[in-house]
Amino acid sequence: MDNKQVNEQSYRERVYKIVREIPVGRVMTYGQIAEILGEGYTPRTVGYVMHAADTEKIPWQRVINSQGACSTGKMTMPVNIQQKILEDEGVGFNEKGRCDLKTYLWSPNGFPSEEEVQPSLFGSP
DNA sequence: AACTTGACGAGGG
DNA sequence: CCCCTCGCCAAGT
Repeated sequence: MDNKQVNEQSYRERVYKIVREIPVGRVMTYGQIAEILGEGYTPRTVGYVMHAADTEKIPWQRVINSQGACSTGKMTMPVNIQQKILEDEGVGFNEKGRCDLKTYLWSPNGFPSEEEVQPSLFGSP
């Protein structure tokens, strides 16, 4: 096997690997994924990899920006279908199109955040 | 090989 | 709270 080929594919694969691990009803941010992968990864590049992702095989909709909002609807996707799918998975959004990251943000096993994610109630005005 | 673009993020006004 | 600017790095042209 060509190590070169593997190494090049790995750039995207490492991102996809994490995205596939996000459970239903939870989300991750581009910056968080970039942070976990570290070297050579930035929120920008993670986003780049995501837009190239196979929407049939990867739960791309569970990756949103740090504001808790969907950044899609600019190119390929008609509008923010992403939000609709997430709402269907149980993620609540407010009128401004933002969800509560405190509640829905997910961290993969082995990557504990400083603050534990509390299942707090959503919907406080 | 160089320039431009882009599912972003943090900071400042 | 909203808007603008800069930085960041892979891929496409």
